[in-house]
Amino acid sequence: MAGIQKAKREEAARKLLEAAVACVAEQGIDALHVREIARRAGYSVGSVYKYYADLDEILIAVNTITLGRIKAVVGEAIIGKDDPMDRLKALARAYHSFALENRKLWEALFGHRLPDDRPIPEIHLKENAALLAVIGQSLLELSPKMSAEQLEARKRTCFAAVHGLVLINLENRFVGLSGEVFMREMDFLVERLATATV
Amino acid sequence: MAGIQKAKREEAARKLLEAAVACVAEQGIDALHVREIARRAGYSVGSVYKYYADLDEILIAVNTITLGRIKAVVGEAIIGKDDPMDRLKALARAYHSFALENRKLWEALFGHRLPDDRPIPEIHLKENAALLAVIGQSLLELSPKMSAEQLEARKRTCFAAVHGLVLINLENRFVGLSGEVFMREMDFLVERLATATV
DNA sequence: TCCAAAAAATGAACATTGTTCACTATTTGA
DNA sequence: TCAAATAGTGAACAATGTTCATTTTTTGGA
Repeated sequence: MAGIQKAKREEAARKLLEAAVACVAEQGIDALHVREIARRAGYSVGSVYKYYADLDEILIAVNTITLGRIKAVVGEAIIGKDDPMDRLKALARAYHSFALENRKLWEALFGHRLPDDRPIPEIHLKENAALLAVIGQSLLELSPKMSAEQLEARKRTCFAAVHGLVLINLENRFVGLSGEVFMREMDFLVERLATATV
Repeated sequence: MAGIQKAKREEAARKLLEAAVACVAEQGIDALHVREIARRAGYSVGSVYKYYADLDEILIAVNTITLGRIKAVVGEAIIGKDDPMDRLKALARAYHSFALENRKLWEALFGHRLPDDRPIPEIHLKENAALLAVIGQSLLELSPKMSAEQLEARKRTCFAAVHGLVLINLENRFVGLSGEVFMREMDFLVERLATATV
């Protein structure tokens, strides 16, 4: 009969995390409460703390899932695209689409403020680096002579700029402008940043 | 003897707001508590609510002050600069400097999540538009033939991209790269976005 | 099969915090 | 001088994160 405990542990951790993801996706980061997670998952308040140290840790787990989804979406977006500029534009569009379609989860990912003494989790840094690597690959094809240090900086610049556009767009600060215009601006941004100097 | 009440009202509102600004500047948005504000300003908890409807309203007032400071800093940065490209680079640098030197206040400005049903305050939209106008001015000098609609979109793009760089830089995601390299990237970004198509 | 130790699960209790409100103190204008 | 208006208070309440003593379930060996 051995194995029940292990199964219970895994099921509880999974159910609690799923409940947390649902909370955030539906109502946003500020509506993520321990009692609501416990209720949705069918456990008591105390049980939550047997699996996660605190709410921050739960949110980190939620954000890890979101990062994974972004990675998947972004990976699919560049499949079969030979031209590096096309790939970069597709990356930006996929990133923007994900943010639009998973607004609350995306906001939670970038809006979660950890205490000053708490470092950004290793896994998040790793996923972030993977995304930068995909960008770097295309950039290097476009500018083969670029130094390693330049490339490191440039891929961060490209990511940050696109991220900024998506962020401001989500906050409705592009108000009055159609989605079509926004898309053109994204393409313009990518093209300008990624084109090699002649 | 009439006038004591008015003076008291103004003093209380000012002291409470100053206390709130200090709280945020020192410890960040998550450390902004009604009891702490009241204590610092020398009032009771209840008094806070005679001047501000809730914490959100206090934070909006704090952010209004921050926006004013950004406007001032940015305004000074372009004084005496004739070349529009120089002005845009100076704008970006000033924006970045302010964020670095007023980290917690800057984070509070862009990290404050209002409830979904609460609109962004009018004054913030107005200040934001003023900042965009300054950008638009220089952009138009560089590309006089740009249409009004294009200009509207493009100034948002420029702001958003610079904002993204500053944001990612503040989150230490440019880790390993010197401040010098970052500055060069900012200049590169502005130059690429603002240069007119030949 | 039975049972004591280990693990899982519970929910009451506590501390913190935003918010309200009945009450007291001060100011006003006549 | 005084009643109404305004300013100010702090106890009380509700919501929420977190802890922990207690109960229930599972385990592995006698």
